[in-house]
Amino acid sequence: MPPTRRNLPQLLGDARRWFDEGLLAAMEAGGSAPVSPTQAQLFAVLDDEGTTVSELARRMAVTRQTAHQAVHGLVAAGLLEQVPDPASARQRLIRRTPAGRSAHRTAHDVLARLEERLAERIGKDLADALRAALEAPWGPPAP
Amino acid sequence: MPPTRRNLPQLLGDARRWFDEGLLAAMEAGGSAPVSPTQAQLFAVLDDEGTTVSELARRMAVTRQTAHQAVHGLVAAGLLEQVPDPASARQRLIRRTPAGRSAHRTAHDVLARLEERLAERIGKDLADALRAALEAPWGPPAP
DNA sequence: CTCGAATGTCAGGCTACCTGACGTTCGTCG
DNA sequence: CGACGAACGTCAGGTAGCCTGACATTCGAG
Repeated sequence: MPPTRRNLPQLLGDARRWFDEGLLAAMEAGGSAPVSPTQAQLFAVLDDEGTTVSELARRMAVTRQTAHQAVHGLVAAGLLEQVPDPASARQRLIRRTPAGRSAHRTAHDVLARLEERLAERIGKDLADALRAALEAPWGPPAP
Repeated sequence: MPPTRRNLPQLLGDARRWFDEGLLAAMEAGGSAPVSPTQAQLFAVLDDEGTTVSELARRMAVTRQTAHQAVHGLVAAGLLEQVPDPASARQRLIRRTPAGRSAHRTAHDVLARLEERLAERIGKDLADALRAALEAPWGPPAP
């Protein structure tokens, strides 16, 4: 009798943590600067020409403050830089430094490898289904 | 051209948050004490006869401290109580109060409804696949 | 030229984890 | 029986990720 099916939110959290740890460990093992999934995501939504914090926030679907914070960490790590936007004094463009580009690629690769390992473990079909399910729009939780 | 596929950890986090918010909102709307998914999970692994903090930690696969913390919140909310274990003075049993039982049921139902709504939205097959994928053992992230 | 809107930022808060460090209580073993 | 290690509960403090609130600066449109 399986009386206590683990609840979905918990399972999701566990899965997230699995990726988190894997990414951090692999980056660290590879000598790269530690980058969190959130930061990797930030990299991923970054334009090559540079993007403002507000725009990043929109693309990541978080608040400006949250994006700002993520950017801050990467800037401190020397992976991003903020340059004044020539077009407007009230905004600054966020850009990758050379080290940032390298870290970005590494993080991206590691994430891809983790996803692969997942596919090996649970089967490609299931892994694909997982992604598909997660990519579906969630909508408001309480209609 | 979809240049920037969102990374899995991010998607997992979003999904988790969707449930989080749904649960909290529904509980609050229903007048119940606010219960987080973690706390709901705690309820779920709780024996009717009472369980020690350490045992809860094992079942939830977190540290004693984390479990302690979750218990603490629920105790403060009046949903759990700690009673001295007659069998041993160094441990205390954690038990649901009447209010705790009620909150537990409510939380459980809400979670089930959310999962249903998810199934409606993305299709039952996908929802089942999601659960299956998440329930598979994850193993160490960095082998 | 004034005002509302957008931008970036600081401050503070919350949840869910974690490690470290105690003091207490037992079980066991010499 | 008495000492010792192991388990338990707890306090303290730390991290990541997200949030709201508040503010000063800068634009753009009226």
